[in-house]
Amino acid sequence: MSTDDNFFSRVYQVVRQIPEGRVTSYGAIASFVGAPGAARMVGWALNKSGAQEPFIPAHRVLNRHGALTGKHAFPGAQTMQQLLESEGVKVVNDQVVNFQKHFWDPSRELSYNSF
DNA sequence: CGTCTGACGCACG
DNA sequence: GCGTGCGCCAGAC
Repeated sequence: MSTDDNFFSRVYQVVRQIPEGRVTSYGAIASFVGAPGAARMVGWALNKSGAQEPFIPAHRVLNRHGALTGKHAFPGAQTMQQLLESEGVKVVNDQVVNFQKHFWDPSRELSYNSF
């Protein structure tokens, strides 16, 4: 991978690789892109991802508890939940049910061959 | 340039 | 398992 890419660019690339019906965590992405502990930056980058093209499935990125911490960044209060449920991910009380079951670990399922 | 804030995560008690 | 404190990096003021 090229260190030429910005931290945000790497985050966007990883998030785009998240399969439909799967979810991951900010920390997992942060660690994968080479900034362990900088999970806040991931969330912050995703907040700005709304203007990015193509569309970035930011709703598939949750905190380590599987909670929809970023739902307030979407147009509607229930938009993020609806998007997830639309993909087969059940959400109750702003939290993904069977989070570990839907968890998608980039370092385990994503290869660097794409970069 | 100092300080606060933030879609987080971990250590500690 | 829960509350508190700190670190993380970038941007806003």
